[in-house]
Amino acid sequence: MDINQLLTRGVAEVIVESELRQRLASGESLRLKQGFDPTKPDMHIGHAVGLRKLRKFQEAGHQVVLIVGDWTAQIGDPSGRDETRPRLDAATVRKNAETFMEQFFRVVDRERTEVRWQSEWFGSFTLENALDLAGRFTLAQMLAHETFRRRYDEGAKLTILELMYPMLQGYDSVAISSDVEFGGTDQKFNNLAGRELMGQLGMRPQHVLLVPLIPGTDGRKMGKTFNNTVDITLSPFDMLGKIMSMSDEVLPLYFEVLTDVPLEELAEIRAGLAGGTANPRNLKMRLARDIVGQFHSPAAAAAAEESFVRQFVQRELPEDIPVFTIHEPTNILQILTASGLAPSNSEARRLISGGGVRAAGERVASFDLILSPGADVVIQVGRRKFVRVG
RNA sequence: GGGUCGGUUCCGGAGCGGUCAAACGGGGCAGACUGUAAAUCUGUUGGUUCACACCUUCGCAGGUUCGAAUCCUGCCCGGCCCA
Repeated sequence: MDINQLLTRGVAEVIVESELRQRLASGESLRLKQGFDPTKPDMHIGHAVGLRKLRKFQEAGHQVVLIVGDWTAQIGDPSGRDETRPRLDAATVRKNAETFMEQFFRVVDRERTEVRWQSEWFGSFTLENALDLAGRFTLAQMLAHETFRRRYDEGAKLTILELMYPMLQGYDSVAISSDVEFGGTDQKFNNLAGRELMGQLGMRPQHVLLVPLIPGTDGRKMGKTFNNTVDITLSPFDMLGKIMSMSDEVLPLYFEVLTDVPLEELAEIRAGLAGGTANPRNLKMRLARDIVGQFHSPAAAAAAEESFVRQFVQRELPEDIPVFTIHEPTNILQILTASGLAPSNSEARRLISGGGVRAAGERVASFDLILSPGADVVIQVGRRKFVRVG
């Protein structure tokens, strides 16, 4: 792959670009640092943007060094956070790390990855080491971090521990002799701390490659609170559906950073959408197929599309409806809660009152509906939750 | 250590002795419209209940009161000012 595309497509910023460009051109094999904190192990396609970039670099002959932040996880990355995170215990950290890596290697080549745990170096860190590290950064430097600055100015809680976070992450770069650190744009400060530290210790400062944080499927900031992520562990069908339900406005960007569609074609897509000559729905399906194909397989993507069309376009019942067996005549409310279609009887009532429940295709109007064993009736909640009662 | 302000339901944020399961906004869920898009509109958003009602919830623990998210005491946590 050409260096230009490596450094520009789906890339927000490179520090220092001219230097990194030169090193890449030299044919040297670089050590690419990617760290993660085993706090929230669930990855979504926003993370995939960076992982895909790592993959491309691997294909160009470079080595990924994945750092498991088992120490920084206990602090919690303050970047973009308004409050201190709770600290985690070791067992949770380990479990999260495993979950994370399983997902990480769905995109990144395991063969060209070296996995390192922070405890390798921080496990034997002494107070003397810690003090030395702390002495290399000033408060003013820390307050240059927007997150710290804002919290400080607003009078929110901000512990010294949190100030340690960028220092520890920076030290990781020293420990593994990083050449390029990868991260989202929100990681800039932390990554620069690595540069700073390496420079102070007489090492060649690492370069930094920042990938953009993409908006969620609804165009707002991607995050769990908005329920607008597409988790990479989703089944082909759910993943396809999630992508199909996204806002048109994010389509071009998603194509750019999550697919290998050639740049010329990308330009056509943009033009088509802007000019109204392209059907967004069809493009979205193409995008969905592409992405599902990456995380699962093209065959799985095709099958998912088929199911999708059947269920949502032709409005037929899905093929695989879970069966809920009852042994005696049972009230609809009990069925809804016991089968998991509703979290409580109260919620089940609300759903029925709001017209959100169907039995055998008919809207359920009463709380008193009783179904008998062997009735073989499909109960539907909303558009996508089904259960076959028998 | 002293002074002072504050800790409310998923989030933000009202409430300041009963009419509070708690305004309003956001988010979620469901419905209409659709391309499972956006925008818009409607309903709903602790639990048990047909319902009256009851139970749990407003940092924690006690107390005052017929009655407390609201008052008092102690404690925990945070901000600010002083040291």
